[in-house]
Amino acid sequence: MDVKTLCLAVLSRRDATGYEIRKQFAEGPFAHFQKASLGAIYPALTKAAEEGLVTVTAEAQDGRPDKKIYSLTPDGAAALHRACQTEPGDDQFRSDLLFLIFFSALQSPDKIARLVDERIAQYEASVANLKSKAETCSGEEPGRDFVRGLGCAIYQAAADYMRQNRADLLEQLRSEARHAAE
Amino acid sequence: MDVKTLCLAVLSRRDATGYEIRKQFAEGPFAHFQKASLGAIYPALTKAAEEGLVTVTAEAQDGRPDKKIYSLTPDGAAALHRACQTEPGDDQFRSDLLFLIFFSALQSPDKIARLVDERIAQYEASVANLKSKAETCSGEEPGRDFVRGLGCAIYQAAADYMRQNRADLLEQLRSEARHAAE
DNA sequence: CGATCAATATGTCGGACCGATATATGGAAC
DNA sequence: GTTCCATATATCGGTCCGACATATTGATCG
Repeated sequence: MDVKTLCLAVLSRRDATGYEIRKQFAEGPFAHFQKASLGAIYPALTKAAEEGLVTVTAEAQDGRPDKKIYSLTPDGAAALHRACQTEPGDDQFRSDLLFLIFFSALQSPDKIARLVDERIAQYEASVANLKSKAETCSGEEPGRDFVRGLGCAIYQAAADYMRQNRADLLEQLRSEARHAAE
Repeated sequence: MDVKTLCLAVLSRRDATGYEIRKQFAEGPFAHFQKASLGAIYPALTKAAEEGLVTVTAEAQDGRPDKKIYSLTPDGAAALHRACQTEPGDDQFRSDLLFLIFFSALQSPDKIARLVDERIAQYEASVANLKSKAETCSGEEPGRDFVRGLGCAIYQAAADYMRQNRADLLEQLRSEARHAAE
């Protein structure tokens, strides 16, 4: 999904500024399965406005730059609808941590231990975050619960696996290090 | 992790051509947590050769272009080691399918059903694939089992969740569609 | 038996995107 | 009182993907 379509999708739920759109990808409901940076969002919104997919309303602010509030037009809604007809690509999982663990011979076991512990904490925080959101806003739009639940299940599985196999991994790394030292 | 570092890492395990490196990211042991395209790998290898991080050996072939076999130099090994000292970034999960489900009001429930079924099959195939590899090549290098196991756990959790919540999601979508039709 | 397709193997190129940076200010923290 | 964070816009260098170009062999298929 390109950033322009992502922006149209966010605007289909409510009007927003570029800054607010980015926040929805950084912390909001999309954070767990899509991302977009400001450096991509602002040009995408400008282009979408040129194409008549969105309208802009400038709101004066003292000191700060004007707030530009974007709204979806009927043309924009149609473009979003069209983009959603294409077949979705594969899900992508990327992890620099797993890369480091794969090449853990190049690391000190203590560093790996710290990194794994930190990642477990991160994943468990994400689970807690999603669960709290599930309580406050369950059942509004169809699909939202499913999406949130899947994120939760994946994070929980990752945290559980790391917790259960942490000791084994470290034991292997330390015995390998002893082996190399001899 | 940039593509140059990724290439050095692959070459630290064994000599390879650019084409073979890509295959390791498409099907090989790295496929589940890192990717790199040919359009990035070839320039990265050329640049790495210029910097003395790898050496090239051209092997003549009839008809086809020469096979260029790359090998890691001591300088390249040092560069890889240095790159591995940086703190890893967050794990990234991206899913166009979840995006479509989030905006499933724009879709026919039947299409969502098909897409979910296909994705379950894909995840279960990945689990089977990883499990078969775990049997044939377990315990060679420390960390490899851990990485494979985590991939397996995540894919299994995603497949299980989708299987268990598929009916609920579809029920919600169909009742919403009926509601809109009235 | 020709046709089309996948795999092998290199490489270029346009366009998309990220991350850093610039600019400007109010409020909170310490 | 200074440092840091949040708000809010925008640009830009560099990186990377996906598509294309090129060339050949072997397989599948009607």
